[in-house]
Amino acid sequence: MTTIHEVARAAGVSISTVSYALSGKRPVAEQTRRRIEDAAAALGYTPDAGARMLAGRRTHIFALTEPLRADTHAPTHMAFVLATAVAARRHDYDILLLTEEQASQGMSRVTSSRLVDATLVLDVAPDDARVEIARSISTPTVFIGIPDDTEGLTCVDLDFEAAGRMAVDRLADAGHTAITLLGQPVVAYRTSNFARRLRRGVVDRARTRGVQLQTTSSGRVATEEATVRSAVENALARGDRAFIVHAVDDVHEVLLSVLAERGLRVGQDVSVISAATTFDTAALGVPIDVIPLDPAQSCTLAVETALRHLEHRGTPPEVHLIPPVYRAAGSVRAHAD
Amino acid sequence: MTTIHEVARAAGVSISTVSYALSGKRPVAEQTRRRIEDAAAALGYTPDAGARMLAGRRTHIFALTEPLRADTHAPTHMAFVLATAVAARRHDYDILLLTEEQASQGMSRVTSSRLVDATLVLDVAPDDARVEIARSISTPTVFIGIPDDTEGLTCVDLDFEAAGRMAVDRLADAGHTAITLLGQPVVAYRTSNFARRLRRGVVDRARTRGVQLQTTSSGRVATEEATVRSAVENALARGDRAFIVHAVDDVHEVLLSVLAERGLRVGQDVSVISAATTFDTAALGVPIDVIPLDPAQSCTLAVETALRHLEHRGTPPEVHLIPPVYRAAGSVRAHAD
DNA sequence: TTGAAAGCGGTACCAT
DNA sequence: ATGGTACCGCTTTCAA
Repeated sequence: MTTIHEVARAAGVSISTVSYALSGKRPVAEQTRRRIEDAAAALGYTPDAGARMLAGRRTHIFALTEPLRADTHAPTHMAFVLATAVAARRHDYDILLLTEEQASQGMSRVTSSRLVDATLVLDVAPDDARVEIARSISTPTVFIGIPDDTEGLTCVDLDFEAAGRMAVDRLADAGHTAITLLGQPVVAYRTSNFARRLRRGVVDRARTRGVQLQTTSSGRVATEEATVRSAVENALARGDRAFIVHAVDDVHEVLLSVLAERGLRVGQDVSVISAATTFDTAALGVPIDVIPLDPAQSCTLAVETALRHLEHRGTPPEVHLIPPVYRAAGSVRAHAD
Repeated sequence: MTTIHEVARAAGVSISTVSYALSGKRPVAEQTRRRIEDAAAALGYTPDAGARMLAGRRTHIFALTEPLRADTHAPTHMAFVLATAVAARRHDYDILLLTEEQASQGMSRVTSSRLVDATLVLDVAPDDARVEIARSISTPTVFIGIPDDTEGLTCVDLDFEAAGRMAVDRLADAGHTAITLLGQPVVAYRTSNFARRLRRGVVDRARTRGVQLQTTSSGRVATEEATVRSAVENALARGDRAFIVHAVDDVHEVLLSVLAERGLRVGQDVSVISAATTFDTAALGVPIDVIPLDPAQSCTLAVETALRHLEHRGTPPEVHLIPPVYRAAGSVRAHAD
């Protein structure tokens, strides 16, 4: 292992100069800096992580807690984990994984041993056990998702309510008077908060706009094709010609195939909006208007928020709701008078 | 933050005694030890991770590299990540996540900075880029999966070939003379090694036993219901009454529903074996004989292997293939003469 | 059975 | 612009 001392000797300078040259925290003569960089490269020098953690103020590690509940949608979850890791690396941070029981109890362990600088919380439940732990620890914690009681917490998430309202507005503007919300599995409305928030936005705005609304689930714990199919068929039988889909790709596929079977054209006979969507709707074949839920955006914001709180330790807690955007693709019919 | 000095002062002993009492690396008088433990508990002492990494020989962190390719089956992958984390924690280790480009380049970074003690490799490709990195670094690396060239590498995995042979044997023993292998998506035979190995075992043993074999895929990149359905229908048309399924749960469901439509009873009219399966087949409704691929077993073994190599740095590389086991559930018919 | 002290490899202050 | 050095908090000899 190469140490800073060997680099210093090779470059003919003191170790403090090496440290400053490499960290850039103090100006170093151009020529000296080059000598040091060359020596470091030649010797294959990499600063020792433990020594840096001990001497410095930062560990350059974030904890990422994920309970990995059975009803977690794996592909979506993976997208968030990946996005977090990528965002962290951009700021020279690594991700330490805390799963299952470790997700809560591990939070205390890794923060009090100063293994991590801050904690990012994924897969947030309404009454999440990690909320009280977050309040009890001194290092910053950022929730990617919104628990019921956000008192004293810092949270980051898409504004699902606004997304729900936005979807209703678009359909109402297009002249639709009866809308069906193809929602999440039943269990999601108990274990998650985002499902409720989107539904709340849809329900509220539907009332305001005076449109009829039918809300349905896509299954008990996961997508059930028969459930989705009959929900769609009932909607069509009622005369609904507008769908807001807040669900995984499978549900979209079932909806589109039922519509195709009936010879109903999306964007003309029927309007469809996919709300808070993480997957690539291009794979569906039919272009669909979408209000995306972008893991990269949420996770980048979460990482930057954590860093900001690390920088200024007094920063007050904040709940940051990301405004939804609408990506039109022609799946909502033009206004019918 | 409480340090070892404060604990020492509170207990009226030296810091070395505290260290030894807490680590158990040197006998400490029963009564002294109690005093120290009480003091540590009262003060809420947690050893500083950075200091431990620097002074000690161990970081107590494993790197887990996962490329997260687009064709990775998310639920299966998550099961492996979880199993690894759980196994690691049992030995007081944490998991540092390396994803995407970081999966390879990060390996060098975290090992040369001594952030981690060893590296665990998930989602191994036949010509995995991480193979050459593993050879170039000095800390132990354990592959959970088998690349094409295992020269100098330590790998752990289910013996897929043996699993394939085992499945054929069972069906041949039951008197079947024509078997269909419902395999992985096409892409898996290019990007993974386990798919090939299972197929090889099946093909070889089918030849040896003199049974006819038809191998099929379940789709291009993922499960395609139509593809599976027609594969099953063709098999039945040919007269095949024996299926080996090496695929995700969806494929099993399609198979079982086609059989049900035809009024064919599993275990009587038709035999089915699920090979190298990670999901819970109980959810399928019909009891199915299964040769499980247990993430917990593979990952536990991987962690223990890493620790062993850490303990005895000279340990020669080893490829450990886990012998498959057969769990009968009555889905293979009794011998028909 | 216990203690003293020399590191581990950096960071950052205080000098020069 | 650079160097000397006092830590950071713990592990582990070496002594007693």
